[in-house]
Amino acid sequence: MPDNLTLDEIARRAGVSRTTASRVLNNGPNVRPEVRERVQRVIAETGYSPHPVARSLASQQSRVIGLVLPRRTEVLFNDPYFPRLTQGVAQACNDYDYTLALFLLQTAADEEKLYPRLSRKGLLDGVVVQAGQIGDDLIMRLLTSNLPVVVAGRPFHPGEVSYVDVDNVTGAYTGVMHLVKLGHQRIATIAGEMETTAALDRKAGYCQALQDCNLPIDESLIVEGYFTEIGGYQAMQRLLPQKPEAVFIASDTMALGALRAIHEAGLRVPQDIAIVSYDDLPPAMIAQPQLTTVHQPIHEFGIKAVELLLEVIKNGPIPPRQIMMETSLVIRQSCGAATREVVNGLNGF
Amino acid sequence: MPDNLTLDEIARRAGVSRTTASRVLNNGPNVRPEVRERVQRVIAETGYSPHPVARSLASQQSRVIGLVLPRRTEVLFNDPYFPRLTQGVAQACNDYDYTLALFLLQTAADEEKLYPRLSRKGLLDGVVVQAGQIGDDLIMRLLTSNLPVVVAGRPFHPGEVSYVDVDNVTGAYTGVMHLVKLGHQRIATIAGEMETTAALDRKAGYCQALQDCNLPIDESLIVEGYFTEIGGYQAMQRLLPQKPEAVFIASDTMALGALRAIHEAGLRVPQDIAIVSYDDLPPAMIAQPQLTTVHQPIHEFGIKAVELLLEVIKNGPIPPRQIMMETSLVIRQSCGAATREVVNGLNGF
DNA sequence: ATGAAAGCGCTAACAT
DNA sequence: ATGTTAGCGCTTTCAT
Repeated sequence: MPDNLTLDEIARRAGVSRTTASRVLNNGPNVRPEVRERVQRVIAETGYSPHPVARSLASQQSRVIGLVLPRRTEVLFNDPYFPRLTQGVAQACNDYDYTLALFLLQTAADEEKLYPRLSRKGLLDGVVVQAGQIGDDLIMRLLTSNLPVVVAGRPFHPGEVSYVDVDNVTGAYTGVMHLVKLGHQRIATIAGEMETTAALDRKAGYCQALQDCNLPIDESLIVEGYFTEIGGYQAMQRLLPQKPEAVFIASDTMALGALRAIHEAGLRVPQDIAIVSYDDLPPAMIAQPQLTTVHQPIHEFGIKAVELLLEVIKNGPIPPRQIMMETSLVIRQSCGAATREVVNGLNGF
Repeated sequence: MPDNLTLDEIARRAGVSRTTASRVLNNGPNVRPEVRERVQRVIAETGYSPHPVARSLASQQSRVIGLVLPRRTEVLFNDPYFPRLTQGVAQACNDYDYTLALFLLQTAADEEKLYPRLSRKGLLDGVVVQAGQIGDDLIMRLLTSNLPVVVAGRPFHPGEVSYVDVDNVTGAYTGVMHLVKLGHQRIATIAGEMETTAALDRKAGYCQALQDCNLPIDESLIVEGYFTEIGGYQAMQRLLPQKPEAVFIASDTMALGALRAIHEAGLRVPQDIAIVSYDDLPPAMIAQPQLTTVHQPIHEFGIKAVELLLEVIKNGPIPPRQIMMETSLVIRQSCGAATREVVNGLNGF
């Protein structure tokens, strides 16, 4: 498929005008079947494929969308969450014939440098932005740039923006309720970074569950930490002196660290401390014992984000839409429940 | 920065021709300093930024490069290797003012669908392709498309292609020699998938080390497996009956699984079995005990791949260049060496 | 040093 | 149903 082939050349070889060739190329109407077929044959024979940039310039749309992962994720790229999200987004891009441009904003300098490229209409038809930390104004800036934007996760300033989120409150609520039902009273939580809405919402779900069960909310049982293995390890070390019976941990990766701290202290899971975590990513299966965890549909989440973005691109940003995705509890060993549910979907890793 | 601003408009406001405005924009020569400054002021005041697509069409280069991760990586996205590589590539793209397009070829169908977009000159100035499996002809196809290509990892059919690789043979050799020096004789290996050059090379390094030490190569001590936790787990289960004193494992993630199998068998690391693995990614620090492992400079590897690609874009594919990157042994607990080296660089995770 | 003019390869409004 | 004609917004000869 030689690159020097142009639509003009195709038209010439098929004995039609470039317009007609273009119509055939784009499955447009008003072409006699026999002519259409003739042009299609030439296209097939030559292996012609239209120049995407020329097409973009003329049609004013690039069929490229961006995925923006704010700099907080430099740390978090060690969390399988982001690869999984990226996979979902990439798959949706394939399915809808878009190309995915990836922007990792690892430093403030990166952000400044990349911002014009992000906001400038032309290269990108729209962007999916991972919800950032509380201080981040990236999303707000992007919104004023009149480029179609969808946020993955609940943004801090919801304003007039469309976003997809997982119902973190209910997810956490369900996880904690599970621990209550197993008879635990002194339930602690290792929350994530309070600069993220995900951590805030999961903490809220934890508190709500305790309240609904008439259990006291004990601030000394609530520990924050980074969403990393080390973060979970350190948080659990701080928590151990409080002698919790059970802990709800805001991510699988943190749970890995927490387990390490518990084992080092000579305690066992679930006999001495029961654990429920969040994500249901590969670490949940690798952990010893395997983790009872709140499953998030991260892959589908990425797909939905793209689908919502395509809608915004098509129909404009008004009215903003919010899509909420559901979680489900996956019961394994770390909670100590007798039930041992068979779990599918994590075989390949 | 309104998008409807064009270079014509900038030129008009600055009282010059579009050509001159373009010269200023691109830091071209032959502009009077005072004129240059005037145009620059208008650009700054208006927040003008050139339309990237129009620019691409006229200049015949998009300043977009692709990163292609073949479908094998669907499984491997659970290995921190790929996020790390992606990060390196993304950073280099930022540094050199390129935009990164990510192509995840998760199925054969994806590959077919995306291939035209990959090979067609126009959208992409070039691609970095992760070396695939032995059957993959993707790289060969891409090479015939006359799009600049660089392979990350040694490809199976080296042919006339430029690639960056880590010296896997020497890396593995060093790791195994370390075990020999610690006094071990009966050293096994958990190799990766023999469909990849990385696994082949590491196995070769293992064999070479044994030979150089006059140790026998015992086929029953060589076990293959997928580059995953489960793969390592299963491989170690098969290996345990052979009673190895030490094991060289081809990736940290596999080592995690191997540790699990060893612990389940009631054995201890390093007392009963010493381990050296490969990668030096976060799992090496999370593991209990922490892993002695062969460090690969994956991030730099991604950067080098981009730099090499930019060279190919600039100077053409001839002559093909091969860049080899060095590894280093990081000594921690799993090998049982008394030495306990302080390790930096993995703090953030 | 500056500008006029010719593309880059395509889409799309407007004839016919 | 088909073709003619303008663009899309920029870079780049080629004059001047």
